[in-house]
Amino acid sequence: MPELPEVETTIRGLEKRIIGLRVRDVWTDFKKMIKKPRDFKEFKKSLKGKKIIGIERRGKNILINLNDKRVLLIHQKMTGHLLFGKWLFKKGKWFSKIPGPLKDDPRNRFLHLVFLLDNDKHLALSDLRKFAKVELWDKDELQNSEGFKGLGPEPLERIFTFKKFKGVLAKRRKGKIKEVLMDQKIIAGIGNIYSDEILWEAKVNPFRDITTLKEKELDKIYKAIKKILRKGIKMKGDSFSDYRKVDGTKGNFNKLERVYRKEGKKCQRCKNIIKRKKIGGRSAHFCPRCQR
DNA sequence: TTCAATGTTTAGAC
DNA sequence: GGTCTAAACATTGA
Repeated sequence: MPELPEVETTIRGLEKRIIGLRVRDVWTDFKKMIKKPRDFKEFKKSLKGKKIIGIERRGKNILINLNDKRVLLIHQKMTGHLLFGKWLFKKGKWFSKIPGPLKDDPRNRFLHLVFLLDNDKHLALSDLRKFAKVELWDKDELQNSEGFKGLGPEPLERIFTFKKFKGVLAKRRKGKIKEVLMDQKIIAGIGNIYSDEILWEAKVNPFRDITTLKEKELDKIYKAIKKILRKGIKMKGDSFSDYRKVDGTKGNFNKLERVYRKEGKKCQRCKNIIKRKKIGGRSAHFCPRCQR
């Protein structure tokens, strides 16, 4: 699931490959994915001939800057991921002829949006469940949009200090710490996998209400946020499910996971059995002994 | 065969 | 207005 480290890995991969290129054409078999403008023809017309001048990340959003002050926003949601390569179009479907992950990994075969670039290569969105969303904004309009202004701070930026962390937590009077960490309005970019790993690292139980957390525990959580997210980026994301890097290969964070998907296994710290419990419709994985 | 589970965001209900 | 649930969708595995 593309969370902050996965999205960061994607933009870093794309930076090297698509900056300076122009969009020659756009294809989709799922117009519903394009939310702004609603009309696909208009979307395509606005993009044709535009040059890609930069790529950024804000929370879990990918922002592709164009030379006309517009920005293409892509949110990969659960199973979406951007790929860069070359495909052939036959009988309504895209095929890769080159042996490798783009051809062989089934997770890379759900192409629903393809940009043809002017070096004859493609930027493609593969998305099994078709939840991803794509929007084309004027840059200024996006910066001032409700959705964007409401996003919490970037946890890896220098301005995200311990003081700032406590400040944003105060925006929610109560709530389970795991839910609060995943709230994009509080902090941008943390999802199910990394919230589980952060709380294991900090030795805090995911069900704890934020009002009960001591200063020392908050400090541990704060430090774990930075540490775990940085480690996620270093490992180039988690690919146990659908996420892939832009060349279609897998990230390696899976190998460092301590609790996520580890139900029934032994805690690497205290040897107790890892539990899984629902928090608001999603599973929290944790060690009931050393996470208090 | 059927059906729950998967996990991010948001629309809609209360 | 906060807070909760279910839906968007397709596949996998019990």
